[in-house]
This record gives sequence, structure tokens and C-alpha cells, in this order.
Amino acid sequence: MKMVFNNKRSFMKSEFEQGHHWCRHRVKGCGFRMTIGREAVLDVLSRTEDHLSAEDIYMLVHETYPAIGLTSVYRTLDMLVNIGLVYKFDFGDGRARFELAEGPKGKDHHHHLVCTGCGRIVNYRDFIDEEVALLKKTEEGLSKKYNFAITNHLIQFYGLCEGCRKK
Amino acid sequence: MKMVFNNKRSFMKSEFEQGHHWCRHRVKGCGFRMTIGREAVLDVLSRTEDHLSAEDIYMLVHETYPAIGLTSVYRTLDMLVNIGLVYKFDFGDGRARFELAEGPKGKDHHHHLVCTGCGRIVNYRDFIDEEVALLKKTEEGLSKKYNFAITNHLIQFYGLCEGCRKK
DNA sequence: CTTGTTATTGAAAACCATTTTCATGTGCAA
DNA sequence: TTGCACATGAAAATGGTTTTCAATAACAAG
Ligand SMILES: [Mn+2]
Ligand SMILES: [Mn+2]
Ligand SMILES: [Zn+2]
Ligand SMILES: [Zn+2]
Repeated sequence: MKMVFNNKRSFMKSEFEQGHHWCRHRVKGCGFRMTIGREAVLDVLSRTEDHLSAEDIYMLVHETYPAIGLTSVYRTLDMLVNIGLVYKFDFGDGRARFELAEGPKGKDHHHHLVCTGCGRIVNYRDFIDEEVALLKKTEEGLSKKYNFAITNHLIQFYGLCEGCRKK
Repeated sequence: MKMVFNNKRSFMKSEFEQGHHWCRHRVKGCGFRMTIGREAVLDVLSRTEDHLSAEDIYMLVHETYPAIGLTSVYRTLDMLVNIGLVYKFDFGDGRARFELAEGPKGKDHHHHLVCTGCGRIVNYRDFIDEEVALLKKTEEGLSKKYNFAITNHLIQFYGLCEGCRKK
């Protein structure tokens, strides 16, 4: 009994808990309970730059918290996407991929470069200044013209990486 | 026998056959046979601005060519996407959506405005001049920096349309 | 117009990521 | 500590898409 409790504590003592404490507040602020599974999913997402599938996340969480079920991973991801803490992508390989949305400082926003040969995905953050300005300008133009309240955008470039081109 | 043949001819006599003849050449040029089903799928796609699912297309083709099967629609779409005649999109409703790629003049390229409330999709063609220039510039920068041969891009803005905002 | 070769097809079954169901467990406000 | 609404896991269901396979049709050659 005590062992189990200790396991839980040691599991929760993670870099995530220290560094991304605000995520928990957001979850609770939206009226959801902060469970071990939800924390573990956020923890996995906060430790990687990759674009993990639900099953990827399930397997990674499973390493430190074997009691979790795949169903809960799906449910947690769905909730996190709904409250805006996580982005959900489709890169065309038949399964959804997830990444943590930018923190409160919003400094981590990026776009994607996708290799249609091997599926490799590059996170691309080095926007030109013009690019940021134009994006905002375009959003304003579209908002006015089509009467949309624009909240987000998706920008992906497709092509062949060096390795895939040499074949 | 003659009736059947006449049916085929009358089916093929469509605005599409006159206006989008080049599509057929592209299909045959890639080593594929031009069948009635394939022609009918291209015909449906060429007549709409909408973003049809495979089943939408199946039902529309079925009206003039009831012999077609859903399987063939999927296979045809897959082939058309592979040779670049059709674009495949995921707007997050669990089914793929398709639209005819721009013609040889390439004047029909557009981006999308997606309402996350009702799923409405606006085709948005009125690019600012800067936008086009910057897009090209960005592609060049990315090509060089990450050694990618960029062939395409996907740009979508998400938000709430007027109707969905009033609720 | 035939014919022969093969790509193509439709129906049915398989696939597989995701969702639903439902009985059990747990976070947390009181 | 307690109660209960919310959250969970296992198993089954769902549903869009793909695979299988025997039958068919496109089309190049004659
Ligand atoms: Mn990313
Ligand atoms: Mn469109
Ligand atoms: Zn590649
Ligand atoms: Zn709407």
C-alpha cells in the first residue's frame, strides 16, 4: 500500500511538474480533474519535439505508468485538444499526431516541412519578419471579407528531403 | 448491344469531355487506361467547387453511371492524387475530401478558411500580391536551409463563421 | 472488326484507428 | 473521512478505407 503511494509520488516528481505547472491549472480551470494518466500524457508531450501518435504516447506513458489504457490516452488527448493545450495534426499516414501547444509565452509556435517520401517532419520556427507581419495582415483581411473570427492557422510545406531525392 | 454502346457515348458526352480533355491525356500519359468510371469521377470533380468525400463522389457518379462501385471510386481517387490531378484534404471530420487540382494554367490555386463550428469551408483565392511573393520567398529559404525540394504547400485558416459565432 | 493480354472492376471480407459501452475506480470539495 | 460525479480500463462496436479474388473490359496488335 505504501509502496504504491510512493510509486505515484516518484512518478509525479518529474521535470514536467516543475516546469509546466501551468498546464495543470489550465486543466483544472476548465473543470477537469487532474489525474495521474492526464499528467503522464502531458509529461510525455512536454519532453519531446516529435509528433507522436496516440499509440506512441500510450507506449511511452506505459513505461512509467503501466496501469494506463489506450482508451484514456485517446480521451485525454481529445480533452487537451479541446481546451487548446495540444495540437492535433494529420500528416497523411492514417493516424493523428499530437504536439503540445505553445506555452503562455507563445514563443514556440512553428510550422511544418513534410517529406512526402519518408514522412520526416521538420519543425520550422525561423520565420522571416515579413512572414509574421503578412500572416497577421492576411488574417485581418480574411476576417473582414468573409466575416470569420480567425483563431488559428495551419501551414505546411511538402517536398522531398535530401535522402529521398537521391533515389 | 447497340443501346449499351449508345449509353456509353451519351454518358461521355459531357461538358467535361469538351472542357477538361487534357485530364484524360494526363491519365493515359501516366500509363493508365481511361475507363468510364475514371472519366465519371473526373467529371463530377470538375463540376463542383465543393470538397467532396469519396462517398459523396460515389453517390454523384452513381446517378449517371450506376454500375460503379465505391471501391473503384477510392482506387480512382488514389490514382488521381498520386499523379497530381486531385488534391486530398483532411478537414477533421473523419473522412478525406477531394478537389480537382488546378488546370494547366494553374490559375485556380486557393487556400481554405475552415469554420470549426459548422465545418463550412471557404475557397479563398484573392491573395494579396505580397502574399504570393512571400510564399515563394519562404519556399526558397526553406529549400536551402533544410535541403528540401518543396513541391507543394497547405495553408488553412481556422475560425468561426458569422452564424456559428452568434450562439 | 477480331483477338489476346492485362489492367481494372465490384462485391465481400478484412483492416485498423478511433469511439462507445458499461461496470468499476478515484479525485476532490465539503 | 466521505460521497458522488467524473474518470477509467477492457471489450465490443464503429466506420472509413484497403485488400482479396474471380470476372470484366480497355486497347494494342493483327
Ligand atoms: Mn511540430
Ligand atoms: Mn478548395
Ligand atoms: Zn524523406
Ligand atoms: Zn460555422
